[in-house]
Amino acid sequence: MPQKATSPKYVRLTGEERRARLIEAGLACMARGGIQEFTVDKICAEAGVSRGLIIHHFGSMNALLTAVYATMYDGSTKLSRELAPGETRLAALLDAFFAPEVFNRDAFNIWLTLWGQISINHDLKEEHRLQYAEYVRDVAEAIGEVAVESGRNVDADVLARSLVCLIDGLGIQHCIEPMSMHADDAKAACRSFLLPHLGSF
Amino acid sequence: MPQKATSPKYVRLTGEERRARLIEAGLACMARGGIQEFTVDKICAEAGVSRGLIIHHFGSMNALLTAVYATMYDGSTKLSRELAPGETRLAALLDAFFAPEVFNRDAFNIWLTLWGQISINHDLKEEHRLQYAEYVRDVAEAIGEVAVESGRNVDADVLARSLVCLIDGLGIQHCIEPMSMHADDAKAACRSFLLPHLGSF
DNA sequence: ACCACAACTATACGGTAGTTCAACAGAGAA
DNA sequence: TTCTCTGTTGAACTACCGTATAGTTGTGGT
Repeated sequence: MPQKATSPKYVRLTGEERRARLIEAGLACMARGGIQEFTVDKICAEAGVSRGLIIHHFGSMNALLTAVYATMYDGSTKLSRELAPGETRLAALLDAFFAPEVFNRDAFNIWLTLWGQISINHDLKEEHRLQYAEYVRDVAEAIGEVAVESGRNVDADVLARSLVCLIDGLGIQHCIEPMSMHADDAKAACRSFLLPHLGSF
Repeated sequence: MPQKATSPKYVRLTGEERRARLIEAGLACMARGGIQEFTVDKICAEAGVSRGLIIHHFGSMNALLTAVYATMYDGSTKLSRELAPGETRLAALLDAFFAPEVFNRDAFNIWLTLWGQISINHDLKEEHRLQYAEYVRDVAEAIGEVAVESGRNVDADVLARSLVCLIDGLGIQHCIEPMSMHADDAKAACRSFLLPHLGSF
């Protein structure tokens, strides 16, 4: 006996929302198996859609990869929040970096995969240039604020670049051997790195 | 007119030497194009041998990958040399890390690729466990020596772990944007990191 | 009710992945 | 020379890659 209203063959979304879901699926696959799992088959299966959709919405796998990279930056480095009274922007930034949503195995497995692609993928390199400069500038400004406040003379840019490298390295270590590098250890290492230059903040 | 001695159809090597050459070819491919270029076709073409040899000598591509990882450790972290009079082992270690043969784009492109594989590849994870612990221990001992000499009380293990992370992060940055992070900058960052804990060394 | 368009499916295509294997080539021993 | 290993080739195999495209489904405007 036929149903009056037949059940839909698929769930229809707006292009923008479908793109977001494909990016999420791509992130999940990449976290699970690096660039080898970042394939049309795996991502579409993860998202529960047919194989044609990635090309339809992004034009190419490379475009999806670039979108994934941009999404990682959005999620990890642009989480400015309200400062508590007396809290410096630098302290808030460090808290954000080592929050569980940002500092975790999956995330750094994805970062590791993406970094490995940057130097061999022109589009990704372009996207990186756009995002990274802004990221370091934010950190440098936060360091500069503390330096001014405490009347110390530091090269905020150099310090920021080193700090960012340290954070990356700590994240990698956490990714590879989580037990040997907890978020607290990592944050402490960063503070210990900054302390001699800025004092407590 | 036929030659008396026909030219050989291929160059015959001992198994060990062929393995070494395949590893070198694998490194070259990985430096060029990450894990995507680390394929049977590309590596055998690079080494100038037929496609069957990798399986014959290593049993699987995964075994070759593991051998490549071990080779990177041999080349980068086990280059102890004679100490100059009055030179600390820590200073020599830092010099070695930032020497051109170790601190360069190709090398860190390879490291990046390998690190991205560790958490998704069981064999590689095993190899990592063996190598990394020894590496950190060496650094920690070098730090400990300086600490004792200068009569300072530091946690050499914690310091070593952080230093190693910093070096990794600096290397990645150099790999992705060489102009923004020269070897000298990177070494200076490491010294600046250690200075408050150890004094000059 | 119909149309126009966007979202989506399904499949086909050429290329390339890692592995297997039977046959061949070279070098030293007998 | 002949035998015996080991190194080496190269084609065959199955599986999967990213892309292209023809056709179907759903939705909102008129």
